[in-house]
Formats: sequence, C-alpha cells, structure tokens
Amino acid sequence: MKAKLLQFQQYLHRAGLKATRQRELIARAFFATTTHVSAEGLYRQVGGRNPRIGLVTVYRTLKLLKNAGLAHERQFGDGRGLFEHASSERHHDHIICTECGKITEFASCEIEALQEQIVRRLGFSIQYHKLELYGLCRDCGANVSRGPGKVSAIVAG
Amino acid sequence: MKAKLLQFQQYLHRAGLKATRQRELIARAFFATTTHVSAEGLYRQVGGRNPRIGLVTVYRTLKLLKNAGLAHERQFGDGRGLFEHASSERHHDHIICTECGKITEFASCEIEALQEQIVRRLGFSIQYHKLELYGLCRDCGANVSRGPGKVSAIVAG
DNA sequence: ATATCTGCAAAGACTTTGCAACCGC
DNA sequence: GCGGTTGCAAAGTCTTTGCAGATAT
Repeated sequence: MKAKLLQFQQYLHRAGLKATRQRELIARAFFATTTHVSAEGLYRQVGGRNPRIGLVTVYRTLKLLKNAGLAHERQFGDGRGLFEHASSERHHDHIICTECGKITEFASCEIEALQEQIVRRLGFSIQYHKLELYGLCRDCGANVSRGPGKVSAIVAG
Repeated sequence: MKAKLLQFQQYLHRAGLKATRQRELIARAFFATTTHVSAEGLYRQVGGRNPRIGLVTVYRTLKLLKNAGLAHERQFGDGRGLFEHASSERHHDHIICTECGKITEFASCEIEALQEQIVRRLGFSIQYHKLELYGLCRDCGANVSRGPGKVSAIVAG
C-alpha cells in the first residue's frame, strides 16, 4: 500500500499540486479499505481519528485519486458513488444481493473475452466495463420474504 | 404499444390505484420512447403537448411503471436515472461511448449463460444484471485527442 | 512569498415528501 | 363521497462551489 501512496504523491507533484497532510491521511485511509467506500464512509473513517478533516476535502481527494488513476467510482443504483482501488480492479465484477445489499466480487475471463469480441464487432474500442449481477445471496435466498433489507453490511473480510 | 398501456392499467386496477389522465399520458409518452429517458426528459415530452403535468407526477408514474414491471431504471454514472421499457429488456446490454455519450445496445446469450453459471457457483440466485461497456465508438475512436475537459489521463506508468 | 488548500456554508442537481385542492371510482 | 392523486413548494440526498484563512513548496 505504501507504493500506492507514493504513486499518488508523485501524481500530485507532477500535476503541480501539493501533498498536504489531509490528502495523505485520506489516501492512506482509502488504500486501507478492503472494498467499496462512499465519500461519507471514508470521511467517517478519517474524521474519527484525525483532527477535523472536512467531508468536502474527502470528495476532492477522491476526485484526485480518480484522476491519478488510483481509484474507480461505481454506482450501484443506490444513488451515491462508491469508490474502490484501481489496482484491485483487475478482472473483477460485482454481484449485489438485492435483499441485504451485500456485495461480492467475482471474475470471469471468459466473459471478458466475449466482451472484447462484441465490442470490436460494434466498432468500439473498450476502455473499461461494469458488470453487475443482482440477486439473492445464499442467506437471503433461504429466508425468503423477510422485511426490508438495507443493512449496509460492508463485511470487512 | 397499446398492449403495454393496457398492462399498466391492469396493474393499476389490481393494485387499487386509479387510471388518471396524467398517468395515461405519461405512460403513453414513455412507451413511445425508443431508448433511455430521464424523468426530466419524459416530463418535457409530456409537458410540451399537455396541460400542466408536473415533473413530480412523472417521477411518481415512472415509479409505478417500475413496480408494474414495465420499466427499468438504469444509472450510467452521470448521476441521474434513465428509464427504458422492460420489454425491450430481453437480453440486451449497453455500450457507452465515453467521449460523445452515445449509448448502443447489444445482446449476448453466451455472456448471459456464463453469468448464470457464476452466480449459481456463488450461491446466488440471479434476478437481473447490468453489463455496461465503456469505450470509444467508431467516430470518436477516429478523432482521438479532441475531448472536452474529461481528459483525466496521466496514467502513472 | 505565493499559489494552492482547507473547511465552512451555501448552492446545485436530482428525487422525494407534505399538503390542500382535485378527481376517478 | 371517499380515498387515491395532483402540483406546488419545501425538504432531502449527494456532490460541488465560493470564499477567507491556512499551508506546502
């Protein structure tokens, strides 16, 4: 993770931006996450243990991380952006439980290959993709018909 | 398209809701769309030719259409919801040009089959999926390096 | 020293909700 | 007539922006 922080700082330097204390703390917290964080979530993690880092700065730093190519932003339909490391991006997609909201990652090279084929056939050049499957996870599939889920979960490994 | 309107009205009846003039007009306009509409967009189409139909009612009716299983809401990352017919939903996904925003639809049964496999392997039962490919379309791929702001680039080597 | 940053508050974009008047059934 | 519905305005989310004071280089 040290490496990514360094990459970020190099990016800042190259872009003529400053490596501030806040940016380092936010980036560090971001790289420490295991899955998908919202700006708000990262803010709570950082703000908890550090002196007054504003939510606004978290948003701005996440945008920098995106520009640096170190973060990807996703939208899983709940209206807000969730961020994840760019490096963990390699060949993985998401399956989201519509009941409890749990997000599981998976990878499929076969699917990726097919995507490439299709895209080429349509004259597009692919940059990236999002594949999201929605359904019931094992647990929720068992307990059918049970109130509103929405338990944000976050299952830290 | 008549059929879908009827389905909607049947849904309303079944749910003890009323088939109002506004709902019919909005549903009609929605079924007349060919691709993806935002609430705002549908509002403009309807509002233009009809007496005072509020944006709020469009939102509410789109929600009803979703509940009726006649519409699907998608989020392509620009922050707002886009709606499309559920019936055109059969086996198709999207490829979005990151340059001009053009959305093209495509279908792949092979990919769908693979998805099913994966999902089952993970213990999930699939309800629906979203596959979005992002890249440059033929036109934009030709005129490289032209974009407006958007050029995040800088990809750390 | 100075141009960039920060944090607060305020604005913005999109969507939902409260409420009095309204209209299907 | 009753209960759902409408449209306005207001509130609610999530995110961005304006600005004065603070800070990295």
